[in-house]
Amino acid sequence: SRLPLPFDMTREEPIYVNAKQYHAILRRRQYRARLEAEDKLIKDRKPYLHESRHHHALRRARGSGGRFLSKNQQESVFNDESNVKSTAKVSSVSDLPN
Amino acid sequence: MPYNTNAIPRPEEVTGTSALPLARVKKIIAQDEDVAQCSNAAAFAISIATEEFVRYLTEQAFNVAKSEAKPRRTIAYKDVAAAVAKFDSLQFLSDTVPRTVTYKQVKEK
Amino acid sequence: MEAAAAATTKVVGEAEELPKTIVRRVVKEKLSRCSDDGDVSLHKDALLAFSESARIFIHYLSATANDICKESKRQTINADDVLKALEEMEFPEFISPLRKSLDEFRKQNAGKKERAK
DNA sequence: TTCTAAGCCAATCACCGCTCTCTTT
DNA sequence: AAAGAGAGCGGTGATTGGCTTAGAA
Repeated sequence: SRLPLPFDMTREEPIYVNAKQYHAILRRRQYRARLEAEDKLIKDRKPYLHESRHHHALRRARGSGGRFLSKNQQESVFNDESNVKSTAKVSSVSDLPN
Repeated sequence: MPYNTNAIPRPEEVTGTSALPLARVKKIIAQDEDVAQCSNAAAFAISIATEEFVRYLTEQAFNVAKSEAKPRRTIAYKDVAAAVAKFDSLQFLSDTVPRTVTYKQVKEK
Repeated sequence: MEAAAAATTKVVGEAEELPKTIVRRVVKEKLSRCSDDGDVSLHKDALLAFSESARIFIHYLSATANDICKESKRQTINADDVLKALEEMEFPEFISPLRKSLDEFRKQNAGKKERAK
């Protein structure tokens, strides 16, 4: 009943977007949402979006609780652990290709 | 503090946190392959809006049960279905909460 | 007979639903505010309907917000996209309270970031 | 009660928003 | 001339997983 919705730009005439067109778009979106609900649009989801960020996360230093560690915290742990074990935990050079 | 204003029926508090688990909501959003990314604020907004929506749907279902010939104090499936059928803005749920449910559908859950 | 089959992990994805306890809490809280005396009870099937409806609403809202986002040629859904989506979906009454929650959300987040300096 | 999964942490890097150049009208 | 497309760039917050335990079942 309102709203300009620039969608079908193939029209060169004055774009009076009417309620019909407006609701058609809404119906389209509802249809898509419904399909997702029925798990028909949901393909196999990747566990992560970007390979580089996944790799970054695996390489990052973590505390004993599994949380990410900041740079300064890493150094503290290094100093603390240095006489207990030489290359025990929080190393950044340890694994992974690519 | 003379009176207990902290009675169990909590009024409307604006806590800046969601009752729904944010991680789960984000997972559901991410189910849509067309969604590339979603800001934390947007995910939170969707979470709060959903919370609000459940309250709205609850109120409409309650009104159905109340305005019955013999008002019921138990909200049933048919009350939700009736509420969905009543409002245009709830049409997107017409397949999810249909008024008529087959015996088979009820049985297999 | 274990390593070779690792090529394709076809876990079909279990229909991701919301915790029933949480949905029940939100519904019953609202019901006790609607009713002037005693508590209103909730049938099991009704709870299921509320839970599923909430899940569909998340899909509907995020799909609409995503369309609005894509129309602006962006990749990341932001809070404004969600607010505009609610307007288009004809739930304008959610917008104002949502703005308040968002303000509080951002306030708390700003506080967290400074504390982590 | 058992035991699942939400939230926590912060470094990288894809994205946003802006300016500037170059093309089209 | 204005309007639009698009490349370039600095600044930035979304992405990300292991462990704990809140709290769902």
